[in-house]
Amino acid sequence: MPTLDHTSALRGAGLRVTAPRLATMDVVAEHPHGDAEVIAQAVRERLGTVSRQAVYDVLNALSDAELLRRVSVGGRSMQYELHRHDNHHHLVCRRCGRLEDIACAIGEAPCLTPHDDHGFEIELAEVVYRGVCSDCRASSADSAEPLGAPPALAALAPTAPSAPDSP
Amino acid sequence: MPTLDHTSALRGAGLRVTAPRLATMDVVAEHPHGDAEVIAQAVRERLGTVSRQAVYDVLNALSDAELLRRVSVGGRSMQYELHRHDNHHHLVCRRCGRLEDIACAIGEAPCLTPHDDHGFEIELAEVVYRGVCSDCRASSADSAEPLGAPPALAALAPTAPSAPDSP
DNA sequence: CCATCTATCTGGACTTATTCAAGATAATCG
DNA sequence: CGATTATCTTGAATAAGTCCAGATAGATGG
Repeated sequence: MPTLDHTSALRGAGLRVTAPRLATMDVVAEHPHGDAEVIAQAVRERLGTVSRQAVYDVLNALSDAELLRRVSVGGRSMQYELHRHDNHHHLVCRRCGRLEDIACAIGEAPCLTPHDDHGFEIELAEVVYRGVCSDCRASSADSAEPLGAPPALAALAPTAPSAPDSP
Repeated sequence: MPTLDHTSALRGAGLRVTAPRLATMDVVAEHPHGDAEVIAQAVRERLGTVSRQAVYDVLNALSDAELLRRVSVGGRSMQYELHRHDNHHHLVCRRCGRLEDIACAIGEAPCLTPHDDHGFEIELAEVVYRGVCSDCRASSADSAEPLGAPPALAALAPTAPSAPDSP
């Protein structure tokens, strides 16, 4: 029951401890990478009625306090995960939109030294790996659209190098 | 006058050559990384009245034909650039939202071999470098919000490691 | 050059994601 | 306990993008 952890985390961040906030942190801890809508649904299942505005407000407050981290991999909506201050990267399935955490590839900051930084002071590099997850590959042998895939993510994939459908 | 190039590019892609399309390609060529709204404005400056739907339709058609590439770096809207099939990456200023192209850092695919691919078949890695551009650094010495910065982009920056203001 | 066919545009309503505004509620401090 | 003030509620607004039905205009064939 990690609710007590969340209580102290909120207190430590100087935020008030309220039921919607605790429920939100629980939900994000249990279902990482949900968007505001999904989180709102899950929070309502625990607390009854929670307004959309309250959910957004909580998500923004917790993100500002760096208790949550906003993730945006190209879809219309943002997704949330517990902030672990480890600057990990993300793996996105272009079929089902599944999003997984992934450790940085080479050492600590593989991509922090581009050829030409254009005068920018670079602070961090975010890497998004795009591909097809094992589930989708397994079920893609015959069917083209097996899951309720967010169409936006498919539209984002710039160039698919290999043929997605087998002969 | 690159309009003729665009004409042949459209013809080569099997698309009809229309004024909105030519204007859109001109606009994107001259102002890379504009969003649909900006592009629509610029197109209207050239052609008079062009509907929102026409702009989206053109952008989608040209993106599908791989004459344009959609870029999404975390803001609400998508941005467009000419498709050069080079899989370059992007540099985003968290102050003003400026977006610049950047060549891949190390060799060809520095980040394509993560520690654990979670069973994914990884097709490509997109890298977004976040930082502060030279203009914003120059003007940030005293003022905190110097430019009309898109607030969404600032909200995206997960963790600012070093102090943004100089000593 | 004209007819025709179909890809493209127009205008308006609609969806989704997120935010704004004003007032009610309740968490924390003294 | 009472005051303060952050936080929630309701309801409407904004922004980005899409859908639909119908009008228009490229690209051929004759």
